[in-house]
Parts: sequence; C-alpha cells; structure tokens
Amino acid sequence: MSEPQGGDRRRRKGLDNPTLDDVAREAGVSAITVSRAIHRPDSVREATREKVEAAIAKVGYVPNMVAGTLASASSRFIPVIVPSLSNVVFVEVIQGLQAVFDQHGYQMLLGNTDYSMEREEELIRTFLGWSPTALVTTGLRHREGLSELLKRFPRPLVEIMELGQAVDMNVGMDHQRAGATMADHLLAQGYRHIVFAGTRLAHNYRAAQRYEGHRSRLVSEGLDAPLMEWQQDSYYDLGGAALDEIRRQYPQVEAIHFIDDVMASGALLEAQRQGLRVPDDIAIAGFTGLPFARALIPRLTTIVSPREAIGRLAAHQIIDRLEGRQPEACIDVGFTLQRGEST
Amino acid sequence: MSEPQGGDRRRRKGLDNPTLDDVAREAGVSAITVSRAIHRPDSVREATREKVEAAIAKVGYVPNMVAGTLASASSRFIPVIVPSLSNVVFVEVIQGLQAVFDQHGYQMLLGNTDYSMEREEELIRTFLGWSPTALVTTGLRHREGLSELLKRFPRPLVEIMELGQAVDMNVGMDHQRAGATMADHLLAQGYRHIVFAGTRLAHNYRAAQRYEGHRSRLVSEGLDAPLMEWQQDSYYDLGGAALDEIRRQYPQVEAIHFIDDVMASGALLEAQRQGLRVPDDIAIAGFTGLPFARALIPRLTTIVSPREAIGRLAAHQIIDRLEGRQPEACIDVGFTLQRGEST
DNA sequence: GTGAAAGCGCTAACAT
DNA sequence: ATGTTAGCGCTTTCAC
Repeated sequence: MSEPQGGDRRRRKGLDNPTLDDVAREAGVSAITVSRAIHRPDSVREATREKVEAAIAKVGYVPNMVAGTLASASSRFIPVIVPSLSNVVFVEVIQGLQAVFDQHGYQMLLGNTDYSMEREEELIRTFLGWSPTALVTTGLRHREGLSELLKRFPRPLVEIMELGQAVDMNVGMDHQRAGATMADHLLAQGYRHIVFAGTRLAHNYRAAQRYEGHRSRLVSEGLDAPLMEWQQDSYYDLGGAALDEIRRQYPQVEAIHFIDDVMASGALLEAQRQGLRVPDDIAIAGFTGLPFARALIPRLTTIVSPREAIGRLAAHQIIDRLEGRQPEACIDVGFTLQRGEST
Repeated sequence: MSEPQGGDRRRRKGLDNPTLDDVAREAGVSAITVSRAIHRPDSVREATREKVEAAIAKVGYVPNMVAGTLASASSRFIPVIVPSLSNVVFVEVIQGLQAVFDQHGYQMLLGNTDYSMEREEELIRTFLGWSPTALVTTGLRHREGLSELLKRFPRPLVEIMELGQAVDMNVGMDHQRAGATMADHLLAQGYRHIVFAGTRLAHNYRAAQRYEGHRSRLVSEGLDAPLMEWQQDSYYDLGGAALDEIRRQYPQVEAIHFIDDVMASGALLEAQRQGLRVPDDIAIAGFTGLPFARALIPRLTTIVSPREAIGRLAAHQIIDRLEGRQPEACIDVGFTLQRGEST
C-alpha cells in the first residue's frame, strides 16, 4: 500500500514539554489561535481566550521562546558589554539598564570583557547570533573588524561611558574634562606637588583620559605631572600601599589624585592609621562618588558621575527608538565636583 | 504548466544575514559539513575546513544561535536568579558564577526578583522557555507552584546562599548559626544590652534567620533581644540614622548587631562624627566581610562569608553534573568571625 | 475571529 | 569524511 510509513517517530530530544499544538488540541482550536490568545488577547473572542487559558494551565504549557524567536527573527535580548564587574560603577550602570529593560520585557545578556577588546569582539559576535533587539557596549574604541560589524548592525546600538564619535547612539561624560576639573580644584587649593595614581591605564582608556586632562592642566601651569601606575585592579589595600610608595618616591608630594574612590579611600584610611593629617600633611582626591566616600571623616573630595542614570538613559534611548520615537543621539550626563574635607 | 509558482519569495524579515547554506554554497560543500567544520573541526578534512573557514570569512557569516538551539533543544543559557543587585553580596556571587560559566562557554541570564517570590516565579517561567542548560536561584523557599515546576526540571539546579532541604543541589551557609556566633561573641565581650538592627526582614529570610540565631542566644542567657527594623534597603546613611534612633529608644544600649557591614559602617562613622568612642561607648558589629569594613578605624567586627566562592562552587556543581561527574549535592561554605576593634 | 500552509536556520539521525 | 532528509515549535502570510 502507498500508506506513508510514518509510524511513531518519537521526539528527538529535549525536555519533551507540551507545545502549542498540545494546547490547541486540548482547547479545540488551532495553534495559531493559541498563539494569538497569548500575545494579543484582544484579537480572540473572550470565550476562546478562556478555553485556551484553561488548556494552558491543564497541560502546563511553557512557551518555547527559542522557537518564537526563530520564527519572528527577533528575540527580546539586549546584550550589554562591560569591561568589569569588580568595579561598582558598571554594576550601577547595569542596574539602571536592567530596571528599564525589565519594565519593557527585555532580557539583558551580560558580557564581561575584562578590558580586552578581543574579548569584546568575541562576545559581540556570539551575541549577534541571538538576534538581539539592540546592543549596549562600553567605550567608543573597538577592534577594527568589530567596528565594521557594528556599523552594519541594523538595530539600536548605544556606546556608553565616554563621549565622542559613536556608531549610533551615545551616553556618557567627558573624562578628560573631569580629570582637568579635579586638577583645577587641587591647584586652586594651592597644591603644587600633585601625583596622579592609577592602575592599568593602558587598558582603562577612560582613566587614561582623566590623567590626560589632569596632566595638561598641571603642565600649563609649568608644573610636573608625575604618574604612578600599578598593574593590578584598584583596591582598598592598594590605595594604602600607594600612599606609602608615592611618599617615598616623591617626598614633597602635597596631594594625590587617585584613579577612583576605592584607592583614594584606602589611602585616606591608611593616612589616618599612620597619624598623617588629611589634608594638611597629604591631600587626597578620588573619582566616582561612591556613597561611603562621603561617609568617611574627612569626607573625600571626588567627582560624582551619575552611573545609574547612564544605564537608564541608554535603555531609554533604545526603547524610544524601538517604539518609533527619535531619542537624542548623544547624551552628556555631566559630572559634579563634590568637595569634602580631604583636599 | 505544472511548474510550481514559487517565484522569489523574499526573506520574510530579520537581519537578512548570510546563513549556513550561503557558506556551504560558497565553499562548495553541504550545510551540515559547514556546521561540523565549525563545531567539531576534527571531524572534517583539513582542506575542507580551510575552504569553509574562507567561505565564512568571505560572506561574513555569524552563526544563528537561535536556530541551533531550537534544532538541538539545548541552549547554553544558565539563568541566575538573585534578589538584588544593590547588595554587593550578590554581585560577588554573580562574578564567581560568571567566571566559571564563561570558561565553559555558557551564558548567564540574570534575573532580579527584588525579594519578591512572585517575581521569582515569573522570571523562572520565562527562562524555562529558553531551554536552559541549568538553573541557579537564591534561597530555598519558593511559591508553591514554582517548587513543583522546579522539581520537574530535568537538569542541574542549584539553590544558593542558604542551607537546607533543596530541590536538587545546594551551596550556602547557615545564617542562623552565623547570627548566633556573633551574639556569642558580643556576650563573651561582656555586653548585655544588645540591639539587632535590620531592614525588611519579612523579605530577607536569611537576615531574619541571623536575627533568630542572635535572639535565641540572648534569650537563653535571660536577656532581652530587642529588634529595630527599617522598611527600606540597607544603606550607609541609614546606619548613621539607626545609631541615633537606637540610642534614643534604648538609652542603655551597649552593642548593636547590624544586618550587614554597610549599615554597621555607616553607624561606626557616624559614631566617630559624634565623638562617641567605639567600642567603649557603643560596640558595633556587622555581617558580610566587605573589604572596606576591614579598612575602617577601628576595624569592624563582622562575619565573613565566601561570596565569590559560592558562585564558583555552584557553577562547578553544574559543570560537573553536565560532564557526567557526581558533584556533592550540598556544600556548606561556612563563615568566619572576623574580629576588629569595633567590639 | 479563526485557520492552513510555509518556513525561520539549524542539527540529529541515518545514509553513503 | 560527507550528504540527505526531516524536523525543532513557533510566527508570518494569506485565505476564509
């Protein structure tokens, strides 16, 4: 007989979950009706919707997002690439992004480059395979091949943290200006022997820009702008150690401009432990505006950047674009010099 | 003519990227050969692999992970559910997880419940639609329906932070014992009027367990175990405010056992600001073991939990299981009382 | 308001 | 070592 021999080919693999068809059979409608009842409840009759809902509950249906994404060629994934999670700054940015994405039903895919551009490219290439709705990445500099790829990405793309020539949209602040602002403050306080203390500046472009801003101000005053650099991640204890090393190497040092509040706080506390008066014996400045830096005694002078706002704004740029509005392409979130008593 | 009228149905939508077939055509092989050249390079001839690689580069192929996942019924996604990202503890756990997952090519999907069990269920139900390879969630208590769902999840599942009756695997510590340990320490130091200061204990079950351990010790010494609670998230400034409120309400208070190091540090710094001597006028204890708490003067007495280790261990349990090994089902990471001078 | 058919891009299973 | 075939479970398109 010409009967097709399609016996009971069992499912190939997988979790063997109920599918849309199972629900449809149970509800006595077609699969597409179930799909509509789920996604656009208004497009089906009330009675149908109720039947479908009952059937879903009965069979324990969980929609297969993978199949849906493949069919519609659009996931609700938004990859977010950051250089580090050890740095609170990025955690706060992520919080801002996540709060907004959550609200709109998008799922963040977190990627951590550890300040490596190769890793950034690798991550983004993988993420592109997930049909992402949009993309968020840190900084404006990328490997050449990646820049090309990004230019061709036909969906919202936000480069965060820095300001400048972006591929698509951009939220951030001017780090060079921030460094210059702090240098100006220290100069205005009368300090002349000022050391900049940083970590891994070759990897951390934004910190390098802050140093550059700092340096240009000191140089234009005819001063030296010595830099002390460590090849490890910023850390409290490192701040304390840095204080010692700097004072040994530059005995005349009056003020230290640290790469961030973590190192600055470590140095401030170490200074107290050694009986040094801050700022009389040594002035200390940070960057970031971490909450506890403002709780220290003396309070740390620092530059506050609106980190969670960067996340929120980036997310809103994306949502706006997706919903057909015209968000601003480049947002400067600015920064504030927060004076404590440490300078 | 009976010629099928299948003209040039253009692509329906999407990014219009090159597909496996495009690469295959370019390389003069079949699609499956390209797939193999990508995923199991050893299974094709060297010459073939090179042709394929050239073709991939030429057409700019980016694998479609969604299609691959649908076909193989297994993504490389591992959802991770945490109650908060504002709490550093969870950020560190996530770092531990991510480091290990990254190494093995798994992608974390981050979910934030904001301490809501309803939200937890919602998140997990969505994540299940992504054919996850495994699942990590926080705590042992879930909504009833969710517990059932989790029991039926046929892949590695780790419940982190607490210890107890887990669905599958479990990594964490005994919070009740931690609270009792700190209470014992304070009693041993001779304090008798001890207040526990916490936030949102109804939501934060682990903190509530610590209070319970604390309380049971004081009560068994015939002492009161007053609790002061605030309905907002723990924060530095809240620690300072708490110090004042507690001293107003319990003028005899000798020691405060805080829910975490953030509040404890805030209180410690506020005490200094007010000229109170720590620990002579007021002793202060925390929980978590944050790095800066050890940098304060006096150093904060606290309980250190190995947070990143929790993440790493959970990830390794999953990887081990996936690779056919038999990981330990329940890992107690323990904790350490870290004595500072604040008690 | 509902349904039938086609196909998203890939991989598993079974050839050869 | 490579190819053929048949889906994975859903959404799109088009028809009624």
